[in-house]
Amino acid sequence: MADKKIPEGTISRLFVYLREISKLAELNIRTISSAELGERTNLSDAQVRRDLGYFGQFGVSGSGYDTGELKKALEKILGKTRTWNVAVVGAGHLGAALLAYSGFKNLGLEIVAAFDTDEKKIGKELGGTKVQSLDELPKTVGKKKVAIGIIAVPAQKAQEVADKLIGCGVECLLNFAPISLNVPENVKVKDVDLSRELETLSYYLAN
Amino acid sequence: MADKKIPEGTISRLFVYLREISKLAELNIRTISSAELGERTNLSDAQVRRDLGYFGQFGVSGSGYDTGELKKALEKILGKTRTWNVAVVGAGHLGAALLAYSGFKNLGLEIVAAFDTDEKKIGKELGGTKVQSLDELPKTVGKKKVAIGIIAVPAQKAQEVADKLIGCGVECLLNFAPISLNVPENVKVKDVDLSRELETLSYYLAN
DNA sequence: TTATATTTGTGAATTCAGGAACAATATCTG
DNA sequence: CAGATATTGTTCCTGAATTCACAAATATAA
Repeated sequence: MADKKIPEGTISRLFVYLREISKLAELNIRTISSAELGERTNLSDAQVRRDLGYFGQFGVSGSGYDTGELKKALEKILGKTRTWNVAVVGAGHLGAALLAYSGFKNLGLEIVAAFDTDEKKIGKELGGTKVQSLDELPKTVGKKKVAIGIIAVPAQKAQEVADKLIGCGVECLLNFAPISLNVPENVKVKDVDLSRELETLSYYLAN
Repeated sequence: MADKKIPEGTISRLFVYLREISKLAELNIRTISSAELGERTNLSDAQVRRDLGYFGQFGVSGSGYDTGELKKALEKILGKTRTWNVAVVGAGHLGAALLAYSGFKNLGLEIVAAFDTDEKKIGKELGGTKVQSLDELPKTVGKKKVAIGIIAVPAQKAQEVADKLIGCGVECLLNFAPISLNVPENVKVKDVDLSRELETLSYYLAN
């Protein structure tokens, strides 16, 4: 309730709860206990209650959580009541895969722009979005009200791209480049380092 | 030394150290202190020493770490002394992007097989690997000695694919499906839930 | 209504990761 | 060689995240 600091993991898990709850609501299951929600998401009942507890009291002793109500509450908390515009920078294999991915709508996101520096890619349409020159980024990002930038460029270009996006007022970045970006305090970066995830597996094989 | 539990973050950082150390060794820089290695990797000196400390004593008081020796030691710890075979299951946009990615070799990984259920994809060659029917998975995984399975199929198929891979003796999985897989103790799963990463950003936008 | 069974929300205990600090050890300097 | 300097490995400490555990609240059964 009161603004205690909320763990990052909690936020992430709330989306998992929301997904599960949505399924249940569709099946017309009206209530669920923290224990069962935990079971279905591979988390402990205590974890479920603690996570929800950061945001208020949603349950009823003795019977659990009303799926409809909890769904609405989570959607509000998580910013799912509206759509956010996304720009993808870098139209290589990964960028192209993202542009082709049709699931963004369901996440409350819409890809409204794509950029690359490769002449061969500029002008092409990928997954319904026309790839523009990186030079056009400032104009387009402003015009299209981009809220989230996805960085899918090589490591050595990533910081430059980040600076550019931030310069245009973008405050949320998903970074696929394997470097740690330098950004001001108000900017939120999520790193996804696929190489490192893969490498890490070889450790477990070796041990 | 003794088998205390090693944080996941430590493993991940060891790869960062290894990369840096490799650069240094190439430049014929023979020794480095934890302080400088930390500086170069944006980590604290204490963190560097702590991380290495889980695996033994590699340094020399007064002078630091021998780059050649540390490189060898890390390669051994991290399973980088050999190549591991990888199978990609699911040849959709993401699977295709992975198959096209040329950086696996540098990670000590080699894609040796790809599977899908879509007739239109089976038989096609993507990034130099021929897509096979999922039915052929058991035979191929055994024959090609697959050590790592990458799951890039829709959520509702992911558990089934995981079971299949595990049934063939695969003990390391990289899971891109947005569900939590149920696996036996001996199997290591790394989850990369891109939807969740993106969704999480929308939380920060909303709050 | 009364007794029993559920289930929440949360304070207390526990576990865990990371950082500070320092004794022990090695190197360097003159 | 002796004193000054550098640097490790590790113990202790701090703060954060998770789990435990239980009083309070509600539901169910008789």
